[in-house]
Amino acid sequence: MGEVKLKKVVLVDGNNLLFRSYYATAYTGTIMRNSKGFPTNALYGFAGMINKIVNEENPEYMMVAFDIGKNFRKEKYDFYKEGRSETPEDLKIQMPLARKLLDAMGIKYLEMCPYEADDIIGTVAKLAESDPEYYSLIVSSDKDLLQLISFETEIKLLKQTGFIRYNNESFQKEYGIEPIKIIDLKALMGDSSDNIPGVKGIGEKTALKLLQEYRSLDGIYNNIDKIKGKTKEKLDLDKENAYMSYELATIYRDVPLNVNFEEFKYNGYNYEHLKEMYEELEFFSMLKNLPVKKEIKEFNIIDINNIKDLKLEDKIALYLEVDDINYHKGNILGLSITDQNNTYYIKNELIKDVIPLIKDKEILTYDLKKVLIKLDTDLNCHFDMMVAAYLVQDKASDDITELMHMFDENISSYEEDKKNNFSNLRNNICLKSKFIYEYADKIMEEVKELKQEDIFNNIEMPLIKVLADMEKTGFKFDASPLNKMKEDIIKNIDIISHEIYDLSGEKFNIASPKQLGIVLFEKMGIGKSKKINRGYKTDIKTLTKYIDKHPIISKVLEYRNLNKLLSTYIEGLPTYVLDDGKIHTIFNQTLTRTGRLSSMEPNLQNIPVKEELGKKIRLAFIPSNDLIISADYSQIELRILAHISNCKELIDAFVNDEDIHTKVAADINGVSEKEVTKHMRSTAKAVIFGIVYGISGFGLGENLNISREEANKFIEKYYELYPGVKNYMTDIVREAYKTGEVKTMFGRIRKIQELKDTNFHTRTMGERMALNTPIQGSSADIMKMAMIKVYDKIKEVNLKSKMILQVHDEIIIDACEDEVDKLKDILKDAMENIVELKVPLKIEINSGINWYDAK
DNA sequence: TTAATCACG
DNA sequence: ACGTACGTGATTAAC
Repeated sequence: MGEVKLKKVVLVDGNNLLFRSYYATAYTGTIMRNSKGFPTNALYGFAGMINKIVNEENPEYMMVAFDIGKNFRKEKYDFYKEGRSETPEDLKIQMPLARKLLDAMGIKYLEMCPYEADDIIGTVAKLAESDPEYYSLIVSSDKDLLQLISFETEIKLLKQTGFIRYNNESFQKEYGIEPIKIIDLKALMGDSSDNIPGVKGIGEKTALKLLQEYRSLDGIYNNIDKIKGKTKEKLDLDKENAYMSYELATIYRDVPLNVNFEEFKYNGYNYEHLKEMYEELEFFSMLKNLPVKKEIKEFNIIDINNIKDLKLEDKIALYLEVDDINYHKGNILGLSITDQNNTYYIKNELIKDVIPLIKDKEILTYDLKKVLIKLDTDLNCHFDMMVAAYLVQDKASDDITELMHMFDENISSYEEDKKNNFSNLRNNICLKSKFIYEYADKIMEEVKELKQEDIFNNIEMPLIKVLADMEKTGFKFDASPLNKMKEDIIKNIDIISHEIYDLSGEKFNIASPKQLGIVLFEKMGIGKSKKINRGYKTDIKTLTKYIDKHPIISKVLEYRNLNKLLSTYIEGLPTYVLDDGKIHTIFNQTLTRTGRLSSMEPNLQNIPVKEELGKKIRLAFIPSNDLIISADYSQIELRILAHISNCKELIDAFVNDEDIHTKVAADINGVSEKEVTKHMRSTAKAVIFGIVYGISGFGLGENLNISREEANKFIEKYYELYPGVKNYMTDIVREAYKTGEVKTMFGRIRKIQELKDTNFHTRTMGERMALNTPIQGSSADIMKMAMIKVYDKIKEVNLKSKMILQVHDEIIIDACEDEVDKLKDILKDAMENIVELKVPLKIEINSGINWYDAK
């Protein structure tokens, strides 16, 4: 390669993009249009691809070339591109708008009659080659353009999905010829899409072989006597066509353009114009992702190269960037700090030295849990903007830039930054800490206005360090019990699949709901199933209905069961074990709409427990101390329902420590508790759960496999017996309609937009949310408070045992043998006495040498 | 990228 | 007449 050129010019084949986009969707028969009926499919794909190119390539210079009017090849050879169907009218009328889009995007385009886009690109690339400052990247799916590859010109060849990037070297490696010989190749093999004849009977394979031997078309004909047999005959016969094809396939590289590369300079889009275009075309998703373009605010960043230069005020905003969303695996990229006067950029080599300087400061940040874990220290922080935003906006992204966009700050998202290898790290993280400093008060005011201050200060903020500690501690994991299961399961899956193939008489992908549906419900004719989007419904409930109809059904269910265990747990979980032999989940504190936590990478809140085989997965979760202790609330949601509905009958039952399901079963059936059968109890349980979720007669019927009428009778009976519950339901829904929101016992708010929807179905869904949220949410609040208390107490009495997991109504402790008694006391006291209700709270404690045994 | 399925409370 | 139980996350197939 010659000297290093610094300025990249991206050259895009505009026609190619438009045609591709058009035909990519047009084949279905219906073309995407805006509400005025104007076709937009080609433009949608075109805009998407241009945006993608800009994001991926970050071009300094960019130009899009189009075909226009007559073209000289056609003038000379009438048959050129003959047989191509006429450009559809629906595509033609989108073409001018592609130019307008580019204008709004701030991207230059060129077109010149009688040349094609290829010729313009070839000419510009040639000019770039002769200028020491520039090199080109051509973007197209048209292989013709490969002839333009050189030491200074690369091609991004678009494929159906993704692309291949060729430079001079990689091209030669793949094709075995120089790029320019693409012309000779076409001269021989022709091109049906452009109606270039080539030599009849010679295809790509023969052509490449000939070229590798004789180097060029001339080389072949100069040595024509050395070639034997049919190939020679064909070459002789079509010599004239070959040379004519050579001419047609050659991109013309001397189009009389007046090019000044500075005209191609890309300076970003015109927000107003582009917004208008997207609105007109109704490209709402693009509109949503269009950051407001404002001038980049000039602000002073002080680079800290020597820690002694860092002099901070007492109150500081701090932002830490990590190179992976999963911060347990990721590495720190950098830290920025903003105080009253300045913003400082601290490279990660210096971060260790910064910690003592900020220990006593009042800290504001975004995602404190991540900061605590990565800096591995405690900090004096009473404001995590992520958590605050969660309380006032229903949800908070783990990407601060989403919040910044709401306040019209112009900054690229974390995802984009990551794609660009954080090339703008210094500027972006400084913008982030500055944003935190400047907007903290504003967000906090909202927290106060919505009366979320108590939840914020007393629950969410103190919980952060608890969760950080739990995540950091992790759950010790030993895969060996799973490896033993694994062989058996794989063997069983194999046996069962063959049984299924035998029973159905064909081999198919059992894991494909589409194929399975066709086999069961069409070919084998086992009953009916509801048609959904892509085929038949084949979930457990549907299949179980036909379990007696054909032995294949139970085999399929068994296959599903084993496959799930295998892929999600047995094979999935070990991939999350880090070097310390532990699994470190991430608790999302700012995601759920009810106030619950969620757990991911991996999700440790859905490890199997209900069935014996699945439960065995828990054998792999072991203590790093001596024992696993599990403490779970008994019926916490029902107790909360009894409390907030003030239902006397339920309250009494809990006060008297009755088995609530048995009690309800007895009441509904009008028998004594002694007479309650297993079946009665499980029906009652389903009714009770259904009530909490706002079920209908239909739903309960489906669930219990009884008629809607019978189900309705159960529900009515329940309401009759527990009028307080019925009243609660009516009241909370009425209140929710009035205020547009519901609250937990502790004041956590959930807005329910669904209640304002015009769609009946959406509104009833809103009603069920209104019903359920105070119950699920209050339970979540109680659990969070209990966790804080347990954590503080363990700290206070200096135990080595660690809280490591929360599963909604359950706390898991990695315990030391000699601390077990103390722990049980702590758990019982903290969890049962954390709040005074009209009913007692009750927990059950179990322990064992692994999670399986702690149940 | 979305839908279907299934694991948990 | 709607369309049918709340809250999550991971995996796989299909688009």
